[in-house]
Amino acid sequence: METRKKILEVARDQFSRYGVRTVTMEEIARMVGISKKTIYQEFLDKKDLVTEVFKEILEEDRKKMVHILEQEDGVIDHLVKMSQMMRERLSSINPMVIMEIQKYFPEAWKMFEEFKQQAIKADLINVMEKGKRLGYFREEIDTSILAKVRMDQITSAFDPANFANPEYNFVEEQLVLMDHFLHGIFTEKGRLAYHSQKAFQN
DNA sequence: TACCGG
DNA sequence: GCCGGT
Repeated sequence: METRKKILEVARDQFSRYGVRTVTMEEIARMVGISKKTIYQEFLDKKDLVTEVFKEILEEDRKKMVHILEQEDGVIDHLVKMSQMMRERLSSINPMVIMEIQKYFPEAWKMFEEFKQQAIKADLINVMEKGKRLGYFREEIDTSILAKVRMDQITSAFDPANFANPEYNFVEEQLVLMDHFLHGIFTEKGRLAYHSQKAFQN
């Protein structure tokens, strides 16, 4: 396999297990079976490596989102699946890693912010417009504003302030928020479709 | 692998 | 003293 790929693979695995700061460039080099010099031939510095690993993860999520959108013509199903995907992503990453990246690798974090803005918000606007046309969501809702509100709800789980609180259960909070958000935009048809689907899933 | 500097 | 970078 390509050296660059191996480095990214090992780095990603180590970073998500132990954090970005505790894993050294030397450890990564040793695990790949190369010298540090080879890493620095592929990556400018550690910051660059972290950014590239993060970029890979975001690209996977973006592909998943496109896949869900292509696969599902059910608007409600789509929103539920998106929420599921975000929860899975969150529970797969050590919260410490998220905090470290925000603090010590702001460039990588900026990428995530842009990803939120573009991919997630655009997807939400699309799905809400579709839901309007199909009569699941009320005609008068402002999809642009609500897409931002919903995006902020989804990404609130990434706020380091939340991790400090041991009482905080982001999975439960995400489920409650999604339910509340949907009931704010549903028509009666949408509400009934949602509840029959929920009953079907359980 | 040894080394410097933050 | 550790670790990124040379």
